[in-house]
Amino acid sequence: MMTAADRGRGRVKAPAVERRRRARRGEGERLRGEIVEAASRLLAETGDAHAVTLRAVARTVGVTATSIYLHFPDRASLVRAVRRQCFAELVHAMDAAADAAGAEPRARVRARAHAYVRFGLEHSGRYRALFEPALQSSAPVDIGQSGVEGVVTDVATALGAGADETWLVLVQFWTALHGTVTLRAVRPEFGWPGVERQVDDLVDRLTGRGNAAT
Amino acid sequence: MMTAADRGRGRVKAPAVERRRRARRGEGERLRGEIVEAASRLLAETGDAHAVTLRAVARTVGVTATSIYLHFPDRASLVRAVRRQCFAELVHAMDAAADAAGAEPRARVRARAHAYVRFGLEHSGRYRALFEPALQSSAPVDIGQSGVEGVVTDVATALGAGADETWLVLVQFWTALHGTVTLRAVRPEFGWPGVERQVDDLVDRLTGRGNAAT
DNA sequence: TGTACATCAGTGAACGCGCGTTCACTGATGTAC
DNA sequence: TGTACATCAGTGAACGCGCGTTCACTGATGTAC
Repeated sequence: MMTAADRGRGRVKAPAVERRRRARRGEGERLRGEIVEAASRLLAETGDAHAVTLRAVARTVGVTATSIYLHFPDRASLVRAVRRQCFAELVHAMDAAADAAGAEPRARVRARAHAYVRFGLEHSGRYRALFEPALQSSAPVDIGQSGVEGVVTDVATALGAGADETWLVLVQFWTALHGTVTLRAVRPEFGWPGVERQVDDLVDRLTGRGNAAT
Repeated sequence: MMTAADRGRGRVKAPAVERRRRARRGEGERLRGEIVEAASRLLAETGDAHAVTLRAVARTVGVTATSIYLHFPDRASLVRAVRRQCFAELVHAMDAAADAAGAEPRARVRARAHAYVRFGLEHSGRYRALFEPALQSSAPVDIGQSGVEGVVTDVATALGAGADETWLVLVQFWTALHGTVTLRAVRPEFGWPGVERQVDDLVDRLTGRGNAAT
């Protein structure tokens, strides 16, 4: 049953879930994982960070809202945990793709780019959680530090350029890929070219068509 | 006074505003404009689409929440009106910049790109409203049709290429500029290069450094 | 020139909702003796 | 082998909040006569 508020704010009633079975003694930590996973799923399904409310998460897990306080001091901490996990998944997807692509640096960069966009489009709710301004309050997940190292190396090698230009190209990559993911998610009806083609074209234009460090 | 809910959802109490003077007879339409403007300002100040509630808008205008129903059938309609206005402003900013840049097509494209990013960064709340997924429900504002014509012409002329490549490059532009605006807004602490430099570099790489249709 | 009245431009109280958070509690499960 | 008991893993009711929306109303202002 939709209420007026539901219609107005786009809330969705979480599906009723049978009550979760209490964890065995000593396995209390299991609930923590289930909470994070449920929050992540809510994010994926609704695509809306505001949908991750303690009560919605609790409903999804099949537990009382108060139980969440057994593992997180407040809502912000839960959200932070979810974002940390999403970020780790994204970085992992990129690194795995690069490794699967072999040693040739442009191929690695290309693989990373495709992996980034694929992750973003396939898990658009989770991706959004990473860059949703409404979730940025208190301790942003630092994509700046840990996740970027591998990419920097690959781009630097592929370009064979100085640190300055490498950084510029890397920023161009990131912004373009981020734009690709977010715009396509929000304007699916626009006449987009194929993603693969767009990303390949981007890699060509940004790394220079033939100047790979061969 | 912050309540628990305030802390949790990031709500901000709108500043108390003295009661608005009732419009003269026949000037009832003026309230409509004030409502849209207040909503737009709320968006700009909070950067959060969820902050545009009927009650917050009413508080900002200095009027009762019910008064909004004199001009909009529901919240969704108000939000749509705001987005329409934001979009018009963005398109206007780009067109004006292009015209100020003269007739040379690459210069026009460059001017458009800078204008897009400048608008997005200066009015980040308003810009977000255009592409906020939470606001996409029911009748998206069509950036696809009206706003794109001028850009298409300029890019086509600058490239001197076929429709297919023109479209591809245009998409690359849009996604990259959108990414620039949104990522910088959300990660201001990242080590970004200067915006001007990044946009110029982008234009160079996407239009080809020297193959302007001279 | 005066006045009744329709209309315009709103107000104010109330509804039921979901929310984050607090508080006192409960019942199963291991463990010490 | 049996049992008291501490602890773990939660529950359930309540709080005050802001929200969208509905409803009946009010008071100033023009206009017809």
